[in-house]
Amino acid sequence: MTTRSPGIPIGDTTVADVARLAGVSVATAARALGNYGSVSARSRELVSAAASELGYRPNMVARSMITKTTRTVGVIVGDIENHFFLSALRGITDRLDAFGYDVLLANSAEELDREQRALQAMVERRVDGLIVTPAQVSDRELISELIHQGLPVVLLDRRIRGLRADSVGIRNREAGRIATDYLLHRGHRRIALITGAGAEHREALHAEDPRELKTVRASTSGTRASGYRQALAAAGVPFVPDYISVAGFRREDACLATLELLNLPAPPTAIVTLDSGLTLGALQAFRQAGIRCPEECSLIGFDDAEWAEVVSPPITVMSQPVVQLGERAAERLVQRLNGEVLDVAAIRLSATLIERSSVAPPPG
Amino acid sequence: MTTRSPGIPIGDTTVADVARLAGVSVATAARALGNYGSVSARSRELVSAAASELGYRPNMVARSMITKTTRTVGVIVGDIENHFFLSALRGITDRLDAFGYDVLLANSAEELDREQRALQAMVERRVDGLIVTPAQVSDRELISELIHQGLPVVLLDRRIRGLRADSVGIRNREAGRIATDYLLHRGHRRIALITGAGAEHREALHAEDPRELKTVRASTSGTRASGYRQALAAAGVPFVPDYISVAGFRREDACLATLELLNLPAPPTAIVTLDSGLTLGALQAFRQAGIRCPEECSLIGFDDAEWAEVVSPPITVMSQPVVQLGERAAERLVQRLNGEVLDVAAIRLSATLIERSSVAPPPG
DNA sequence: TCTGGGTCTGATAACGTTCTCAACAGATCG
DNA sequence: CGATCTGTTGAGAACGTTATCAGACCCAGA
Repeated sequence: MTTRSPGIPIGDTTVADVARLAGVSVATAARALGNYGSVSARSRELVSAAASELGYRPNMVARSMITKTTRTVGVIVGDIENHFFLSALRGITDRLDAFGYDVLLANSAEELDREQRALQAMVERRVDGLIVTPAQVSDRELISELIHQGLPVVLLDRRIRGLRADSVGIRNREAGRIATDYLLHRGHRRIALITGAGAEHREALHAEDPRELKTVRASTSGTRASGYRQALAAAGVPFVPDYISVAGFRREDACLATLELLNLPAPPTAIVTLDSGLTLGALQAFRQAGIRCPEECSLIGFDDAEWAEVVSPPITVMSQPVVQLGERAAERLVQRLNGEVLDVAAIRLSATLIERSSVAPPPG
Repeated sequence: MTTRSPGIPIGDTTVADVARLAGVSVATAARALGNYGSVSARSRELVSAAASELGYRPNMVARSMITKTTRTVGVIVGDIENHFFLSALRGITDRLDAFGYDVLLANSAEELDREQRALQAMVERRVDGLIVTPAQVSDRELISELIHQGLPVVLLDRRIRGLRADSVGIRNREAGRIATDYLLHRGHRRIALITGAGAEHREALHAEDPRELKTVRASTSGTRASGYRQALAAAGVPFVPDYISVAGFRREDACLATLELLNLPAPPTAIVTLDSGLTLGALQAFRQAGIRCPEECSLIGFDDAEWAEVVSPPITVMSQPVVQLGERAAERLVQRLNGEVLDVAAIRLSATLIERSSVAPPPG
């Protein structure tokens, strides 16, 4: 109809401007726009006409100021380039979006000080809640304090020892056990495990006493290793520390680790890799060493990566329901955001074994 | 020393509280905390002592209210599960973090209405700037209006026809040409191209007149296809519409498309796939059809995925500097955020060919 | 002593919303 | 007819920060 009033800067029209044009009070305009309180049909019409005329856009900052809620959730991931977090993020954003929340994203890059900075920033921005994948060495103090202050926090994938917070992840021990059992049932006795844990955990992972595994923090690796040992024990197969390879996180690390394993006097006839990057490393090592998989050495990976069924051989994997993990984390957080009083829970989903062609009976 | 004063709710102490405890005015406390204006050493000490005693945390919402700046950048990605965006996101967050900006993330899932909703949300949250990967069908109107209002916007990977905004991406035409030339030089004449564009672009991509390609919106595919045709033309090889396969985005689509290509009366001796998911599909098709690569059919992919050198054969790819792309986008945005006046620019990085083993001379 | 120019300070006004409260009209009820 | 209720309205406070401005103080130079 008319062009926009030149006096008012587009994109920064306020409720007051709208009210003035509509010929009602600020309070009424706000009620009509914000859809609360009670407003007559006539006022509502007047206001919405004025609003669209002026191109009014509500200012969430001001709204947050008074409602003390930002409808924003902070998400801190450990390693943004890890496909696991990516899929989880997909689940998280989809669910949160559905509930009207936006996501403030930070990448801790597994570094303590970046995690701390991110945490601080989120608090200063007054996020309504937090989904955190704690870094390997995480700041229990700070997170714990936030929870204590009543900030809803959900831990994803990893947990922090001694921290009473909701957590969402898979049944790692079960998963470790299933993978190992699968290999045992096919006759394997010399089964190696390649983990992504840092070197500082080597001792605990190699210890004779499985209880040592509990000391491995952020312990998806430790817990999976514990399942592996349970399976071994149940089958009466002795534990060989040399078969647990603490590789580091990168593919190259796993490649080297695999080559070392293959050079052992009694090399393993099967290998379990604890994440998809490591699986790729093992595959690379097989190629380099000229080892045929599965004929000479079987392989089970974790995470059903997009390439898993396309490589040769197609890889048998423990598939984690990663998107669902993210969704569940988001849902749990929203429940708390809605003020539901809930006990602290550890939500656990099962990983499932997907049979492909990287496992065969041991040679000979 | 002392425990925290019980009267003041932890985590919501304000400048006023700090000022009271420090025995100075709100203004002085704010100056000391916010590090602006001039404050005596003594006041500064008093204030910071009081602040840490009370566990004061600045409230960015209130600060934004008055400074009219949120130090937040909105990032809208087209498909959060695409590895391309993931790596880009890594570059973006790292750079923005270094400049003190946080990232508000939204996933448009290539859907127009989700993109619009995300855009609206970002505006309402008063982000300082925007990095957008426009969806296939994007809302030029809205973005254009925002830019017009002075909101800094940088387009990533894709562009929007007719929109005057900074954009960052690779030299797609050059990349398409290089990949095709590489195959031509090895003697291939029947070279197929598998794109991820939607079916609605089939006509333009198949048209005899290469200028039709311009109509393919959000046109990384179109531009790469145009480079492909340039190379063909320069080598005097006739263009065969059947060799351009408009697959769809998923791996299965590419797999089917590849099988169709292989069933052509004169099947291609080499295939170029325009993203990594499609490459995986082609590989899958080779396996299903029992075609040996590269002996019977060569393959060049786009994007140096983590698995590219591990599959067999290791894939020759056009590698995009994806993290850098994200970094450049972030840097460009920060320049504008700092108020630098700049012409609209199209920042283009080169993709580089990584030779591996998926290309051989054509059979026979 | 007076003046000028710094440094430092505190009261108070923004910022754009939502919330609180009192007031008013009209309808309903006794 | 008065009392009570319901729906609607507007004035003004509130949120927690930064910006503005005027004043207090101190010291050097005239």
